[in-house]
Amino acid sequence: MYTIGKLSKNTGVTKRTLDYYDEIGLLHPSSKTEGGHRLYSEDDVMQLERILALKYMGFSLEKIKEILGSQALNWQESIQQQLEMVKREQERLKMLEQALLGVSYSIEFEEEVNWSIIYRIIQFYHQDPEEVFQEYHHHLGMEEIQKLADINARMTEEDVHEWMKAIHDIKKHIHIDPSSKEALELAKRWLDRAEKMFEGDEEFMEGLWEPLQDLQEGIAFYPMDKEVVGFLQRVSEAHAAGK
Amino acid sequence: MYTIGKLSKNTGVTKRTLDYYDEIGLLHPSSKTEGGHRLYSEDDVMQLERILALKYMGFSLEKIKEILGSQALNWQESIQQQLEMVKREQERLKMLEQALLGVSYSIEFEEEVNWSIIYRIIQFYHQDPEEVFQEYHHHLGMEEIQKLADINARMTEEDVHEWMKAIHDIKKHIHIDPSSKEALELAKRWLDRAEKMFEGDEEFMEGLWEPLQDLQEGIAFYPMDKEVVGFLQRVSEAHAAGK
DNA sequence: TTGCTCCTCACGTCACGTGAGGTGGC
DNA sequence: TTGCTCCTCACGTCACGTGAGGTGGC
Repeated sequence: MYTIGKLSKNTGVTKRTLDYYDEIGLLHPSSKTEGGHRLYSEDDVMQLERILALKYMGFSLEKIKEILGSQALNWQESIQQQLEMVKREQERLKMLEQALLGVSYSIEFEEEVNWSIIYRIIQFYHQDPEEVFQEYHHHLGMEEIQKLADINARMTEEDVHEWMKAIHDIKKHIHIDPSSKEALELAKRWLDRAEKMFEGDEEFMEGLWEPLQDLQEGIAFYPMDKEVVGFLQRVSEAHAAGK
Repeated sequence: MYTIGKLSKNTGVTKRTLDYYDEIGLLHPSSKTEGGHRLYSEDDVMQLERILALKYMGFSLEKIKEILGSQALNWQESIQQQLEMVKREQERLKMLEQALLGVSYSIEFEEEVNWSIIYRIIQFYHQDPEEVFQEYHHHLGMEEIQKLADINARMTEEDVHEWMKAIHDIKKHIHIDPSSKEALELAKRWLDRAEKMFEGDEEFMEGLWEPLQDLQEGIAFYPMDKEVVGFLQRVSEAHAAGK
């Protein structure tokens, strides 16, 4: 038999928490002293451990009461629901991380907070994760979209950084002569990035180039918009013609 | 100028929320009618958008007030902190997901909830993510531990499932004759799994075999414990001797 | 004048934290 | 008897949701 203080020390749960669990009927101590002090049995300790386990798994106290109350009833279902939730939350966090990285780099490059970027990133990511790539659906099949999503998910922090730097630099020099050496340099840096990202899968890259030109509003991290696409196009043409 | 109702409709934020933001001083409307009705200007709308952006990024209203109040002061720092949080939360969720999968499969194989598995999984994962692999530190270098962590992170749902099934089946037949055909079958299934997981990197696998034998309490998902290791050992010896 | 919108209380939510003031137990 | 532990209120937290009862604005 444990008093509330001993149980608290053993398990690391605060006394107020045990008090609260008693109050809401989640864990009543199996006996009390004459003076009204709570006494917890070994079984109570086990029950507490189960509660803590379920809590760690993200269930609410209400749900825990339900699960532990109904003997092994709908365990699988509860777990599957919980798994779904965890997965959705992971996707959300992944997007949030990239949004935050985007903001961080925009501050780094421009030395001030670029709100319009933030809005666009958030608008972009506020949709369902799956919808995000559906914009390409006119041009790409399911498999390609999946591939694109996979590549996107595998981008590291450095990758995003490099991308944004390349695009930012293009925007900064958007009006320079497309046939100049500097313009070629900028376009090459962009192309290097793209090739690294797609691991040299040229066919896939070319398949993406066309939908990119149709895009009205820019995509993903840093505003890869019509301006940038237009610049790359001009450089490519100037270079091809000048040869 | 927008009334609270119009602003609410335009932005999707409830009236009560705008009321609350006014109350806590996060967003005061820039003017009011004589009767006391709130009137929001275009600037107010922009401020609201900023607030929503930061909220989406996971900042508390208190923090948002601070960030928007102090002109561009510690933006980078706030974002970096938030990024750290997001990353830690992602790691936690990844572990939680694997714990839930473990529980799900344990129910599937044994048709009842195996609490001892749950405790062990949770204990195991309740440590710092980095600590989790430190147990191997007596036998492995930093690089190998990193590699192990990477492999672990890349395991799909099916992989975990197959692993657990293989180990579960061994446990079910733990006492059969190690020299029997059935025992060899079971051990082979385990080995197949391991080879797939390590992509045939035999050297690395052998390096792991030794620390595995020293383990007191079993690792990761499903209890890969001394019993199972012992079984595999006996089968391997019986097979080598019987040749 | 009639609806609709807006106002300000004010209580409820969730899982406790943090006391206060009083008593049990060795 | 003296400390320490335990008890039960009871308010606070965070970001609103959900009314209630009353008034402004076209």
